[in-house]
Amino acid sequence: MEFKHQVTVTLAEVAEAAGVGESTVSRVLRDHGSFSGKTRERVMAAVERLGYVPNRIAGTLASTGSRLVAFVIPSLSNIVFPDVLRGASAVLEENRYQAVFSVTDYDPGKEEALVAAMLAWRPAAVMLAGYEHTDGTVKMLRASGCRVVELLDLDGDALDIAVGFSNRAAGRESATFLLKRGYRRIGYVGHDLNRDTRAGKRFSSFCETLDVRGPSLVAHEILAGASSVENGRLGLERLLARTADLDAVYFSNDDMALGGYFHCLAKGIAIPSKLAIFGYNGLDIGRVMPQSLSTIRTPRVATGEIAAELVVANAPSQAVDLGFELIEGATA
Amino acid sequence: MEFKHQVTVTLAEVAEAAGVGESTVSRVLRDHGSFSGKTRERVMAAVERLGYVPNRIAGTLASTGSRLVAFVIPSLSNIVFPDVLRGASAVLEENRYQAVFSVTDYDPGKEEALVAAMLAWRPAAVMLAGYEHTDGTVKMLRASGCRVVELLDLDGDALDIAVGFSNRAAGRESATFLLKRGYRRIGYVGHDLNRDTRAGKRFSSFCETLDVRGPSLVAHEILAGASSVENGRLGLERLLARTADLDAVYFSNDDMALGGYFHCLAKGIAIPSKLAIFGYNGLDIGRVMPQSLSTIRTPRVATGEIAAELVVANAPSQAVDLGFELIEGATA
DNA sequence: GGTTTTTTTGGCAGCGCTACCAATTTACCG
DNA sequence: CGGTAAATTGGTAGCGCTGCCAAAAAAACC
Repeated sequence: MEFKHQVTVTLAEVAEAAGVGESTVSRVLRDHGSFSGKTRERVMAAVERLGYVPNRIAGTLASTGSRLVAFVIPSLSNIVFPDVLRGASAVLEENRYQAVFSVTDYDPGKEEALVAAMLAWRPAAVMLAGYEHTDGTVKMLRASGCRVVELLDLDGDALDIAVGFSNRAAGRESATFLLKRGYRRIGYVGHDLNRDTRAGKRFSSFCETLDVRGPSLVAHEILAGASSVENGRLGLERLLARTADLDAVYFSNDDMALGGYFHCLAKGIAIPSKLAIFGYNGLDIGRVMPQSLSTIRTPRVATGEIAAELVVANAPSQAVDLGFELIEGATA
Repeated sequence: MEFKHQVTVTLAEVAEAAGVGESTVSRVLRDHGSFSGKTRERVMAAVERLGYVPNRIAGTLASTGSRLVAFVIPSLSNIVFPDVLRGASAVLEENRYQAVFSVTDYDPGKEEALVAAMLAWRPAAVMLAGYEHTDGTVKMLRASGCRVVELLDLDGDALDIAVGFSNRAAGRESATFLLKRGYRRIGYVGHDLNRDTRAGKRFSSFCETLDVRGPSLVAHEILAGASSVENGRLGLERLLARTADLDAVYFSNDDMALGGYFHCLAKGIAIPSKLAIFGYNGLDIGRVMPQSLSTIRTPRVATGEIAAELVVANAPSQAVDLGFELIEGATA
């Protein structure tokens, strides 16, 4: 069955049906400019009767600037990004903006291609994760003239607006906390750091802090692929097989940490007396575990909200630090 | 700092710079129609030199039909929807389509408003969750002439294309499985069913199956709000406080089930000998828990992929049943 | 070399809407 | 009630691109 083609009602037809001019219909529908109550009623009646749906493609072309906001995000598997989208889309919907997105898979080359595709829609803003972009991406964004928001990272130079928090500070505070609690033989389990540069920043800053304050990192296990509960469990298993006498492990995020926690449960490793666990993200699940997870809670939804608000308000270039909160749970 | 306005390079400028006509540039860029290799090079050089980015708004208006696909989904917190988006966006990106989305919060009225807003972009297709829409939504979609895909449900009549699996069948098989394993005093813990109608269908079909096959549902606990690990733990606690002698609990999904599992761990309730737990969704985490979760694995990513493929191929109206898989884990 | 055929090209009319401006109607004032 | 200010309206030129058609150039043929 071939699908029948769209029968479009146009603004001109509404104008005709209402017995007014096109521009009058346009003004009424956008509630912009002046018109009498009587006219308004006639137009709305015609719109209703004909089932008219304005064509925003045409509208955007005729006016200047769209109400589209483009998100070019690394992943939808990592809960971080759905959370950011959630915060942003709530604000955008309230302000009658539309969110468009595509997923780079942490590949800067793909990011460049997708940014190009996005710019073809002449969005009001492009939202990206972090600061690591190809030269081509940066050049296009600069030339586009649209707003650019870099999310979830503050350790670098922003192109325009940045909203997030410092991953370096998060790594540092995690290390400081573990040292303060008396842990000395500390290991790390993480996922692919070349791709997730924010996790990389946390890790390097974590290590630097240990180096400066005393006992360097004893061992680390880095798994290819995305962060997941499964990789966390596997990673901890491998790490402990190599280095048995660790007293604490820092995970690249809560998913990984949860996997580590499960490994300990399964193997009867007492937490935190035998081994302490520390995560990153502050997922709700961490609060509900039999022992609450020690971690850093990041403002993911708020990052999306604030980013969207700045774009909607056409705010000046700025970097907004939303900070994070260290949760002293029961696992470290 | 006011932001400087966009300086747009247009196709006409590229044509001028390349010393060819506008339509020639258009043909080269779309790789459509015929042109010589020499011309192609000159055009591409001019594009490169001027940093031209085609304007898809204008392109779409001039041609017929856009390469936009609109997703109107209930939530981004429920992992189901990011998974569907993930599957779909991979396929769409390959085919140079763009995904636009908005979030209804499980509110049919909001869905109607968002569908209207989406249709204003004249998308190639609109993707929705399930079959429960307002009359207004249905009317608009019918009149729009664009493809409509209803996802993750097959228990109802599709407007055009449907991709997913039967939630009733899932509820039925879950009940059958628990009965076969010998459980007789079965309870249920779920989240808001009026909003999540697919969970509602699973629940009612689960209950019907129990009624027919023998021991009716002994007790249930339904929590307002979204499904979450936290609500799962709370729900099981409340359920057991009221009804102590249950031997199995069916949860509205894996998040809730995981919460229940944590409750048992914390309270020392032996699983599955003292209490069995059964979930829904088949999240990866279920495989990694100390005892693997008994659940039903749903093809969430595949649902998105297939839906996108059908739209890209402009396939005829149809309902595609992707089925699901019952996982016999260690918790039931 | 002269034709016919095929391939490449450019011109230009829209796509449906908004922004601007001028024309018209209505309100208001002394 | 004339006349000016204010509120409403309609006409129309694009926005940047694609699709159609005819013109021009290149290739093929006798």
